[in-house]
Amino acid sequence: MAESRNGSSETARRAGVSTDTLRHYERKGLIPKPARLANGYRRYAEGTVERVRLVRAALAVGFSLDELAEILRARDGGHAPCRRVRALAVEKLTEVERRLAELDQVREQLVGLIAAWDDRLGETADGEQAHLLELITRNRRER
Amino acid sequence: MAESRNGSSETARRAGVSTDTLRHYERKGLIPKPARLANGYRRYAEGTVERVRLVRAALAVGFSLDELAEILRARDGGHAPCRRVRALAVEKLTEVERRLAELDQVREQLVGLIAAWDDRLGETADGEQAHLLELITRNRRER
DNA sequence: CTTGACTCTGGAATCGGTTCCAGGGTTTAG
DNA sequence: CTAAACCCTGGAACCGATTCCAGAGTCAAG
Repeated sequence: MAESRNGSSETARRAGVSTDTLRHYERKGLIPKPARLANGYRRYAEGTVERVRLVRAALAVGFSLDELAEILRARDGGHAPCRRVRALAVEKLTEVERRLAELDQVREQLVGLIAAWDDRLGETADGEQAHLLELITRNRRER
Repeated sequence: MAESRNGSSETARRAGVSTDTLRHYERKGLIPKPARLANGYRRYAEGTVERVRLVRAALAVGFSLDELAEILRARDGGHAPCRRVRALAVEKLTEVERRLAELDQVREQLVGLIAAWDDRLGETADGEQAHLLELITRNRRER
């Protein structure tokens, strides 16, 4: 157990992912191929945990595994894909803002809808059909 | 062409979906099974276009096809699933608000990141590695 | 020697809504 | 007769990140 410092379980645990995910990132070329012990077990390089965290953080802001693979490969090859990274980030930002606006529309719609439904439910006898769903399309046309 | 009023193409066009989607909704039980002409072609009932629009609108606010199928089947069977619909809508709203907050975090992160990157890019010689991506994790820890 | 906890492999499954596919009819116009 | 434009079927592919799987090896503790 003392030797498992950089084994699969330990590395996964420290990076906050599953061993499957670790293997997946390896297959995709996102983390350097780990060295192998005599028995074939992986022994991850020191920086791997940090690298995985980097990937997770980048994923969280919208980068895809493929994009990251490209960037990280370039960098590990000595290149400086910084400007490309920046361009991608701007893309992500635009996309995030678009979805933010979209989602806010949805929120407003839901809030209005629920209020309208409550009005109508008050006036509807138990077991009767209030046809709440129809209000969705009506609400829709208005905006 | 005069007889195609309620055919697949025409209905799809009026509802703003593809004929494939129409068939898909039929398979899922979201729209009533259309009548068939002598040659086996579908002839959709009058309310189908409106029904499809209802489904699209509900999808847009976060309902799933399966949920809608359940609701619509219940309703077509004479039941009044309104309270269930309302409960689901509240669920959707909660979820939307959660993702809205999340996405806003992401937006702020990206904005700050891009600004930080621009600072750093100014100081970095061409072709050199500015290691922009690392800033993601750093930014992350701060919040 | 056995049990239990690790590890290995590569390919497949998952989520959901939509689209695509092949192989085959039908209808209308020219 | 033929081309073009419809329509039919059910099952598979797609997107992307993650997880799951079976079958097999490794290893330390009891």
